[in-house]
Amino acid sequence: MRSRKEKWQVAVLEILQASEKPMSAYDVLGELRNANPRIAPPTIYRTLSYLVEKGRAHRLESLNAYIACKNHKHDKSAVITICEDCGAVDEYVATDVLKVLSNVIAHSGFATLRHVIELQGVCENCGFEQTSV
Amino acid sequence: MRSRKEKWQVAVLEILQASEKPMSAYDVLGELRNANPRIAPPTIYRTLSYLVEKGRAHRLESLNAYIACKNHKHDKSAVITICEDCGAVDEYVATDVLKVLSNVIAHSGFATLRHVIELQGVCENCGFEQTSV
DNA sequence: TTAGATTATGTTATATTATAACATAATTGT
DNA sequence: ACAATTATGTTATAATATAACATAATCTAA
Repeated sequence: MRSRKEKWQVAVLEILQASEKPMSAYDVLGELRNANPRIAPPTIYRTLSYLVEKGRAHRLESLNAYIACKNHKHDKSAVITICEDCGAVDEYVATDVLKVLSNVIAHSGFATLRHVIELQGVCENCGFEQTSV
Repeated sequence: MRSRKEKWQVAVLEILQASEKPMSAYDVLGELRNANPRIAPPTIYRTLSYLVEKGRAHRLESLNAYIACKNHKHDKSAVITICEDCGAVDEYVATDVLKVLSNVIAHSGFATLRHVIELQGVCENCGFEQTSV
């Protein structure tokens, strides 16, 4: 049992990859309905869950939105930056820093399995614009 | 213009403080309705926003829920740990680590203003239970 | 001290995000 | 081919959040 499931995954991933900005589940649903008008929310939520679990997409918890993973290693634990000005989102891998963070916490007996790290601020482009005014 | 606004803030904060577990906005609403049956969602969302902005409460983005800030300094940028087993939530201040993280990102031109850092895993208690089985 | 500006609150309605529950269909393994 | 399993479709609804605007409290300055 793979072809049907994968069909949706490919379609959703292509939609996310084509988007400059994070998309809500219902944004993706809207796109999919162009080709397939009868598709319903559970399908899209299931598909997004699979993609996130495989590291092919990220869920931005602070936006309730999704992006395609742009990192070749499809690391589930990316650091996400979100520009509050233009909405641009980028991914970073800061494994060392995160390992240190996780170790600091581990002193208190907590074992980290996953993490959500989303930095909100101003991206390079928008920062330049601000200083030039 | 303060007393009405602060009345809700105190009431909500007390409810959050009395709770062992994170509460959704509607959980808080339910509690408030015991004393004030006519209160509506916007009031509670506004109050929670104020509290979060003042650092007196944290919004857990990955749970869509809220907790009272337990840290005396009411630092807005706490590191939150969430036990997937029992739901217990704790706050940590890991300023140094976060500063390093922010600096790593800053090389790419991004200026961090706020961050969401939520670690999901297994807390000390639940970890002990697991190994003792 | 009161008229006008401002800010907070109340209220109604609705938008947005997400999942439960169960029927149907495809796939797999034997 | 049949039963077991897993995925998908479908309907309905739950859970989370905000828009829009009316009302009321507070503040400010004449």
